[in-house]
Amino acid sequence: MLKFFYFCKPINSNKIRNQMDYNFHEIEKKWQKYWEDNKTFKTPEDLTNPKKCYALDMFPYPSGAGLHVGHPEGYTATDIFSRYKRMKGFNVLHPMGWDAFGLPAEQYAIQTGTHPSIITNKNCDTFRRQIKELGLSYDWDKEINTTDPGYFKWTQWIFIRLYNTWFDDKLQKGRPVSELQIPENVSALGKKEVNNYIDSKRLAYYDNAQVWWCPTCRIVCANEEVLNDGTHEKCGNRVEKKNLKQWMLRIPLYAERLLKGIDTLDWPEGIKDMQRNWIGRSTGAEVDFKIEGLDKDLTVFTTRPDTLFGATYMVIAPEHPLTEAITTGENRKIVNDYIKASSLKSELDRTDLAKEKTGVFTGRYAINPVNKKKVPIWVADYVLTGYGTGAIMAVPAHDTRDFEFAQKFGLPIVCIQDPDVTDQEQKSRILKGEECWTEDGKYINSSDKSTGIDINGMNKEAGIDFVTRWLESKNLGKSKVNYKLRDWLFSRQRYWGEPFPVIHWEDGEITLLNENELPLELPELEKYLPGASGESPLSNSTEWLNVTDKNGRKGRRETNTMPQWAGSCWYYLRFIDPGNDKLPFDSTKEKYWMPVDLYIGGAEHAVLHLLYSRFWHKVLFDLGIVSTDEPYQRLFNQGMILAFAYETEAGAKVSVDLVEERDGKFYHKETGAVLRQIVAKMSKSLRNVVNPDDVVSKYGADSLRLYEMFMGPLDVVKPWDENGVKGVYGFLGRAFRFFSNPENVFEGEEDPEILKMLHKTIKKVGGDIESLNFNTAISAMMILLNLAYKKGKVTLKTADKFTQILSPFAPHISEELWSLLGHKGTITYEPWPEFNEDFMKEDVFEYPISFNGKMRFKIELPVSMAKDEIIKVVMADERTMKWIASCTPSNIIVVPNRIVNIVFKN
RNA sequence: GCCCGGAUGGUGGAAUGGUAGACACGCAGGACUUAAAAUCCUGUGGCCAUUACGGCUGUGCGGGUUCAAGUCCCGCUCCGGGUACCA
Repeated sequence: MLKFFYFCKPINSNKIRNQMDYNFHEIEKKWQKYWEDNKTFKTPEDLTNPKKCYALDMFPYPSGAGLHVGHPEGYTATDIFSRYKRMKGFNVLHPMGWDAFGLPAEQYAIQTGTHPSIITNKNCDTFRRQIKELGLSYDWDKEINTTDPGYFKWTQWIFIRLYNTWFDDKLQKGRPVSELQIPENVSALGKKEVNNYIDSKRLAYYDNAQVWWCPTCRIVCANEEVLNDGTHEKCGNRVEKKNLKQWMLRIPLYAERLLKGIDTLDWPEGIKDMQRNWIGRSTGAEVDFKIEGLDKDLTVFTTRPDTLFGATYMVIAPEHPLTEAITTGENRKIVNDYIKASSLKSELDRTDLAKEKTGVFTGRYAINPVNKKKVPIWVADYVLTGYGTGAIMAVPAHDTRDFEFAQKFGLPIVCIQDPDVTDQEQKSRILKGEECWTEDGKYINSSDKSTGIDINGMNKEAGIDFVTRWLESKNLGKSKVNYKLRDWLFSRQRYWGEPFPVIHWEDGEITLLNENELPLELPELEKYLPGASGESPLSNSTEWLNVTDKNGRKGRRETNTMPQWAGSCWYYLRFIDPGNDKLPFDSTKEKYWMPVDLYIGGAEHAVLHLLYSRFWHKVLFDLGIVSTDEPYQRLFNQGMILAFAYETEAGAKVSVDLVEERDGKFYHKETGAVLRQIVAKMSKSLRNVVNPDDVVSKYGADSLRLYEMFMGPLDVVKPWDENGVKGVYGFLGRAFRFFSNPENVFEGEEDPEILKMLHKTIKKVGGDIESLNFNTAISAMMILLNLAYKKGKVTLKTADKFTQILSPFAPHISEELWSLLGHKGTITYEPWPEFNEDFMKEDVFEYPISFNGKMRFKIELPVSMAKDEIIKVVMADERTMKWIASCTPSNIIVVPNRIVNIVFKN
């Protein structure tokens, strides 16, 4: 600690100015106050400037732990971008807010009995203070908080719109339910059936659903919130299946739109792929199989209708609606036992199911439509109820899962494709049905006289097309597209979330509140603990809960609340006009600012938040509420920041501050034990958390910002290393000492070498900011500063420009230098310096001369020198003689201003 | 299993197919200092030489294309992320 004592010197020490140290404490405090007092970063009101930039961070959940060093990474990136755009003359919208509903605050409320809003607000205050100390150029007048009734009023308002919207499949567009045509056969059945029909079309619906239930959190989870080991992503505990009435959103109706929209976005390809995979579009056909002895068809979905001739059995999911009808008398017991066992199993451990396939025969047969052959129908839980039709035709020769199942139960495996494979042994195994083949090949055994179909000799693509059209023409099936994406479970049994503006009446009717009744606020409670059986704590609040309409009809409010995703689904829109109490936002402002030009956050939101948010946005777009089809034009994911952690040989974790390094080895300061260094996520248990507050007090916010950007490319995972902070801190100190010293800055003609480097640097830094390559931008500025040190002095103009290009990265020190260089006010709106290619031109180029591709020496030559002239000079050089000795060059490659390569044979 | 990333000095990382290792850390040496810290300067991939402005080698592994490959192609290994009976 003593080491840094000198930082505490007052800024007005009696040292003369050219010996002034870089006192970041004073400088940062001074300029943060200046910005706040002058509202420097206020969003421009003038919407006539055609250049606008909406730079957005994924707003944080304000946890009790405060900011960690991962937060400022993305925030600094968007901040540099925003500051740069301001200097380029853009109107910039750069806001920050709080995604403040969430379980931890509620958990705390349960333990302490205090209202969650109290701890939430306290946490927001901490986050705000910490963020302000980083010098981020947010317009704090735009701050929002999802738990503010003035905010969630509009979340409820959007929910009402989701409820009142249906999806017109023909137009591929959401429309108000008032425009929904009721089919005559439905309207004939009366009002109740009409309402049921409308409800079946709404984007939001209330229904009994088999849902994942986390007994620890006492909350249901969306499919996406359950990890593949069957645990809840929030708490890590095992979830169970439960049947509960819940609110659901019909996001799959927008699957095609969500999929197509991806192509128009400037997002990382990896994230786009993840969204595509999540939506999971697959094309194929639905095929109807007659069931022997039953007047019903068994419809299956398949992506390979071409393999119908290889279908040797059928499988239905245990929960399939026809299971009971299909099962014959003598098989009833064994099938029922199986269904029971598999339902129990799924509750215990789904993942174990993946290891060994199980199933039982129903006793009944279906008829294969292409050849009229009888195929047995089995029940097996490797077929899922929720996907396709919940039934499949099994083609073991050409599907690995079916192959496994058929092998286990001795079902026939008929190869119908001569595989495109060169290995003759493998080919023979496949043809004999001893190995599964899922790639392309020419059909065999694929014709039938009774039905007249014949695809023998065709390949996969032609076969799929042919069979699908044949099925359609015979009315036996149709082409079909399926999506993995499921309805979104949209309610949680919790207190600390947006209340649904919904009343359930005693007669079964559901009504939504009128807009003038919004916001529906949360009641004060004494107990925040939810019921063990799945009811929300809100059901304890009788006064709030029970309502009566003007006719005396009794009703209960919805006691579930919305999931945390709700608030973040549209917050970027509220930032545009956060104070509006008449509308969620003004549409003129929305048209101006949308879409978001740059959106930065963690890749952990690649699927959930970004998909949900895009879904809501598309609905709002269809309803004419927003002007763009997509919300986030350009997305970027910052990589996680890891940290070194230390453990003893036994594996015990040792706090970072108890470790000392000697000769590249690590020792425990107290025990002297040798320690292992590992790189891992920052976590309390590893005792390797780096607190940004500590970094700020030790090196300053500018150093923290600069280091986070200098560590490496923004999108990669990288380990925190305090020595790296020292490095950029040194750079800022050097810059400060150099430019604040009047002896180094003069008025007059600039040295040509500096001028050239300055203009190169301006170009490089500007380009790197646009492409978010901040690490190389910083190194370019370091090179320029090193050159300035070498030359000893620069012109005032150069000093100004250096300060300007540094300012988006390290704003405090830049403001201070700007005023020390004699300027008034803030540097924020100074125009970004122009670069002049003329100054960057080189007269000479140092040609690397290589022989057979190996660089041997260099010759400095004029850039304008012609190729044959260059060859002459190079061939005349005595070093060339040495390298080619007595050989004759067979070729001489000259790439102007790049390289000379002399090719010869030994 | 499938889909995406990645692998470069002691470390973080640079390199439109054209001088591999920019910049920074660390380390070594020097200057300043009574001394240390801070600061400034110099050197620094490895190996062999040290008489040289010297040679050899080098971007996970094995092939290939090219005058020229860290970069492009084919085949692997390892690491990270996502996803998983999705028919």
